[in-house]
Amino acid sequence: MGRAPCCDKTSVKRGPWSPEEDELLRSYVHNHGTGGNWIALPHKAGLNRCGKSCRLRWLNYLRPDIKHGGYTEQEDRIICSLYNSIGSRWSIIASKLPGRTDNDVKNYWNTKLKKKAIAMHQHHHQQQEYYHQQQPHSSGGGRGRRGAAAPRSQQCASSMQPSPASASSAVTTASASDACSFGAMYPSLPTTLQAAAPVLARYDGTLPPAPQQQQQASSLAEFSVAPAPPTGAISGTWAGGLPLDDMFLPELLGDSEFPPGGDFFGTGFAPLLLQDRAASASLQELSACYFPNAQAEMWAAADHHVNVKPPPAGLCHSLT
DNA sequence: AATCAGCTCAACCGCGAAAGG
DNA sequence: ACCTTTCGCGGTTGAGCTGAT
Repeated sequence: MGRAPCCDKTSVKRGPWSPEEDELLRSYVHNHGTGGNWIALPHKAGLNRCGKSCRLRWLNYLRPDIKHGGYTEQEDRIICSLYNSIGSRWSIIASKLPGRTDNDVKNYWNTKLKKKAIAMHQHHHQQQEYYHQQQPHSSGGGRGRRGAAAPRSQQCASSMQPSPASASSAVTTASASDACSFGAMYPSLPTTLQAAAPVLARYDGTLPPAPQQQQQASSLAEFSVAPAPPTGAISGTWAGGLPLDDMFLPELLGDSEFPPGGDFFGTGFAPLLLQDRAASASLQELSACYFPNAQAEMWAAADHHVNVKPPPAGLCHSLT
């Protein structure tokens, strides 16, 4: 037996709201507020609607100062950063975007941004293959950050392809493949994480801290020391130096790390994510407060191809 | 003009959390 | 401590729209 329904679905109107219903709800909330009880509100307002339906209509459509569409690049950047850090916590993400609702942000991600990420991933693969052709002996350098044998971005590539089952619908469930799409935006993440695993484990509390890693901030910071672009790399083809923390600890990165203006960095998310480091830094702080272990969990989930579910928020409740 | 496929987004569903008795 | 009610959230659906054939 399931949970009892919140209302008698046979006796309430369902489906799209009429302008008259909108006006009834709007005027009631304007005059009386929600009263803290959405279940009782429709009866008081003279609406033949389920309370949950009223709440949703108000929050997602009738509430003042709601914005629809017209997402800016900065908003794209914020959504991507937070999604990468905390997963599909749409209410939290939306709360950082004035005028946006969780439903709106979720729809925007599912219908637009995710496709952009997939396109970015495919573009990256072409660039990476070209780079490896140009640099056939380049593996193993950079403090082991890029020397692992099996780039996870390639593993992700298969899961990034639209499956036949999901091809019929534009809307699919957020999954490990979404996490992989961010690996596409951050090409060195897979090998970075292989090298990073022991320290991430310490950061996550599953291993005792190493002597040089007593402080959480520095444990991740060590991964920000990315190798310089390969000498002689063709402009726009170097795609191997973006480190683990380019969202989480962007203030630690040197500007010279990313060759500007190349083909790779001139398309997709990379310019969005790199151009506003101050904003990224605050997002890093935010995400670290909400979900201190989120990154390790996300990549662990990607490893096992399960849905990404960050841990419950435990810190920094004052931010909410 | 008719049909089909793909896309968008408002709305619904059901679950877990929170609040209150 | 337990139960009930309500809220809030993320996942999913499907009607309507648009463009291609």
